[in-house]
Amino acid sequence: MPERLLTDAELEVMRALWERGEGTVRDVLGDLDRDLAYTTVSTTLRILEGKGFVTSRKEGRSHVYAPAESKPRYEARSVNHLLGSVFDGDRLALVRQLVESTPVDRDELAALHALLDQRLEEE
Amino acid sequence: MPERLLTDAELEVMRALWERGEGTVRDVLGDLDRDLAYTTVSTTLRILEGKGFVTSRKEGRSHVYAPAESKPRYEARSVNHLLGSVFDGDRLALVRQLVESTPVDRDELAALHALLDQRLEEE
DNA sequence: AGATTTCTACGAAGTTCTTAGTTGATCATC
DNA sequence: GATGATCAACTAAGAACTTCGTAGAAATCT
Repeated sequence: MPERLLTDAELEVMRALWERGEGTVRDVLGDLDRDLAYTTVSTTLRILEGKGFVTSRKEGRSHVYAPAESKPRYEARSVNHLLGSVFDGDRLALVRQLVESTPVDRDELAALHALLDQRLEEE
Repeated sequence: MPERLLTDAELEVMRALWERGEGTVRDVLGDLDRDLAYTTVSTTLRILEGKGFVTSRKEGRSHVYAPAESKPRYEARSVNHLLGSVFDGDRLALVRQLVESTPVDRDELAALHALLDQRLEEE
């Protein structure tokens, strides 16, 4: 598992892979919103493999790539990185910005509240 | 106010500026943990000014730099960027990773819970 | 078999980021 | 008034990132 975080272009590709589970260059290319050259996606996947974000297996002539790190794991790493680098480890400040900087509907607030309820009751 | 987010080196400098309110190159240099050359900090501050993250006023021979964007504002922007780019806008998933990927003591959980309580009661 | 397609690997060009040296101006000191 | 310190501006070098073209191998088609 890698230590570093994904760059912008890498993240786009990883999102496609997480979504579909695994896929070839052609598959990922089709999933992306942007119109990139085949070789761009191919290069990015090879770079991701070098960095340890994906694994690959050969299938016939082409390669099938799969995430080496699950999306939730990456989510955890990225949010913890933000927590440390911007919020000084202050989770309360982070959640406050998350729910106060943008309108959040009542259901979502209630769901967050319930999550913490449950977390508090676990003993 | 800028649209983009801070790079790593820029963030270090901004953290120092947010902490002290304003300061010269020499001030920021003294605040940083790492040992950088004077000119490195000077260049970074000039870049930050070009990007709109700081303003400067001339005081005698030197410049006094101040944040153009408050820390909370930047916090909001950075967490919302993460929310969109990694979590697909799913705040619940974000908070879940925040409190489940790392041990969080009871007091902090309770404080988060209380924050949402308060938020829910505001009508 | 020869031509076309399709894939990987390599390389390269343009951009941004990080760090710091050099230059020239300004200020203080002897 | 010459010398040394300090500052801003410019320049530059190296790394990382993004994008894609080219070359060559492998498969497919006619």
